[in-house]
Amino acid sequence: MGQVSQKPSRRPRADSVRNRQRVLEAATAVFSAGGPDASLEAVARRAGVGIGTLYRHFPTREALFEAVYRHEVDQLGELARTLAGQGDPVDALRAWLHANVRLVATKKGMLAALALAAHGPKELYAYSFEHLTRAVGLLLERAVAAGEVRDDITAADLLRALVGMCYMNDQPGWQVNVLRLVDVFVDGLRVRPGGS
Amino acid sequence: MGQVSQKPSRRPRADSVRNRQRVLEAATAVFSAGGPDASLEAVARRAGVGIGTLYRHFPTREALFEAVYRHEVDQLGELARTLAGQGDPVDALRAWLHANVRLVATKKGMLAALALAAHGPKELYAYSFEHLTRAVGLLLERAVAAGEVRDDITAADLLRALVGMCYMNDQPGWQVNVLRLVDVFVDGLRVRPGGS
DNA sequence: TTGCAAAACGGAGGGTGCCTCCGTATATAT
DNA sequence: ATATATACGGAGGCACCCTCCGTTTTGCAA
Repeated sequence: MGQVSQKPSRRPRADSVRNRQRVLEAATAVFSAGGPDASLEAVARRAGVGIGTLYRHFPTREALFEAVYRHEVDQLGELARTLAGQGDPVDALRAWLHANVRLVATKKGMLAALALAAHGPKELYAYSFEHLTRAVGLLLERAVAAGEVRDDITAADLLRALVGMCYMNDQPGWQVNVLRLVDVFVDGLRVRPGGS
Repeated sequence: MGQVSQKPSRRPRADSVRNRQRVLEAATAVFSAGGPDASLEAVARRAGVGIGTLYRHFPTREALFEAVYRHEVDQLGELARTLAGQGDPVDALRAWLHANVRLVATKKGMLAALALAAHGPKELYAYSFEHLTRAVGLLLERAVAAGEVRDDITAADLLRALVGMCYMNDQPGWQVNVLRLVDVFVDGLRVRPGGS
């Protein structure tokens, strides 16, 4: 992960760079609108490139997805790091989960990507899933360490529960519902004096 | 919903009945193995009928799904009715949710069907979703009436949360994890003396 | 500049699945 | 036995997936 590209080989071709960018933008638009099953040929058309070009840059549908959503994922990671440094642990955890729900509202495609991540044996979603797991992990561990939250739930479990709850909601106004469900869940997470 | 078919028209043809049955069995097998995206032509092949025959009996993929899983859904409905008559309300609710997880373990296809139910604007999954919602509703309302559970979560929300949590788990041993998550959720559902 | 090889382009093509349509076959009723 | 309602099956048109390869463009060296 250190040195990347100082080999005195050739400079990457300008058209290649440009086309890659175009495809990426087109994919963002098309996936946002049509979900993860959208036609790759539609993406190519919209980008104004041949289907072959699309496939050369992104050999699989998954590769394209990952490229599109990597940015969002990074953002969530940063948010977690910020939140981990301040305020009540449980509040911070809840805040991150809420932010996640909100982000899903605008970028529904990522959801699908994550759903697939949990499903298929494809390793390609590893990046997103790992990063997000690490992100919640940060917050979760702090809350556990503070003795405010039970310790038998893993970060991955928590993330899956979150995504699952989002995934199943499509009705108008679903955000409110999901946020409520998240609150219920966080309540359930709390260690409580008299609990079983 | 009363009289169904006493019109003195013709008796249904024997081959038609037989083929319908065959397609249904084939579909059960194929969907179980290959998920909800399995090829309908594969179903037809396995059933030993033409693709046209399949489509005549089940005009859409969804119709076929519904037929396949109606039975499972009915079973869960009955279980809810049984549980509603006995024991602690919260325990009953938890028991039903657990049973659901267990059933999902054997019939993963239903999961996918329900996931689609929440997603697409297709009304065809209404049956499953409505029935199950009614089923949890039974238990949830009883628990709310007993003052043991908060009253701002709907049966549909609860069901979606449940299915979502299942949906996102595919790893070996996922059942244990999901059951734990369900427990956390039910804990969170509880009305508690000092909570916010 | 010019020339040339590496790199990228694009789309034809072979495969598969979806669903419709309609000529043919068959079961039921008279 | 015949008529006719009913069901059958698969060909056909369309869309998508992905690969392969002849053509075009580009960067670099002379």
